[in-house]
Amino acid sequence: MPELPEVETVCRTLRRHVLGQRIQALEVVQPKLRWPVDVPSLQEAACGRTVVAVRRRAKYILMDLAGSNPPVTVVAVHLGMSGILQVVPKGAPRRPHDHVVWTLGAKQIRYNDPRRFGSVHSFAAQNEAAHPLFAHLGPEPLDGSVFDGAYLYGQCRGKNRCIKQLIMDARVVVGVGNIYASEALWRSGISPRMSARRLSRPRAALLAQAIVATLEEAIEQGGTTLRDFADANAQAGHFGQRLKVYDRAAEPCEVCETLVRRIVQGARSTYYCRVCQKA
DNA sequence: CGAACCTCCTGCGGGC
DNA sequence: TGCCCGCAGGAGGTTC
Repeated sequence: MPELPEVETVCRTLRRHVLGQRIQALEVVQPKLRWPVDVPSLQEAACGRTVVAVRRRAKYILMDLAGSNPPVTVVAVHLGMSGILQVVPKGAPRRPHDHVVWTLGAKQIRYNDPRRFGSVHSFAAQNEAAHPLFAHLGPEPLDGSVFDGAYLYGQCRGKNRCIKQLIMDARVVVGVGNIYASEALWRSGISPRMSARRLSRPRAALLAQAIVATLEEAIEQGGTTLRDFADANAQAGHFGQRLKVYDRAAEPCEVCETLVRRIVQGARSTYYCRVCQKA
């Protein structure tokens, strides 16, 4: 499942392939995604325009497209659970679950998503901040000017909910998905079941650092082990990264050998070490 | 404010 | 071995 590091890697690969290229055509094979694709809007926002930037906000991949009226439009792609963006030669055989296809010269960008939990939106760049998808989003975890121990501690004040659910709340901080939430909590020695309001200032700082370090390491691994994530021969996966607790129920904790435990919080699996992680 | 549940969908794993 | 059932999961939404 694409989490922030995977999305960042896709972004970087996409940037390499399509920056400066002009979009000639758009084909929507399957408009029924997480939200129905607005085909006319997407058409107008993309066709005849030039890719001037590829960015990431939370887990959205954003392509800035220059043209006239409006001068810049944005295409926002969310990969959901099983989505992938591939850059392939125009003539490459179509695969099952290729839902949206952009043609740029001899290349195509193809949005492929078996489960269709992802989405494709478009809007004028000037409307981005106010767009319903983005208006409520918290800071980027890798934006050190906002997200740090003091910020996280502030967000925890008076919150009577488990710390794991708090760090997965996009209003608090974006891009911390189920996998990295478990990993960062293990790394900082904090129980996922702990109430946010009881987290001390120093431990909030530890957790913030752990979130940043876990994501940065994963991005680095994504860049080295799966550089071609968005290329024709892409393989989705966990980037070969060695996860410490996630999906390792009943396996020994690498620090203390206690068997990793799986619990369910907010209908999602949480993995942790009862000995290393304390409330 | 927060918990619980719903919705979208398909691949895959467990059970038989 | 093969088939079928049920679950997982990002994220916005609703209800209590």
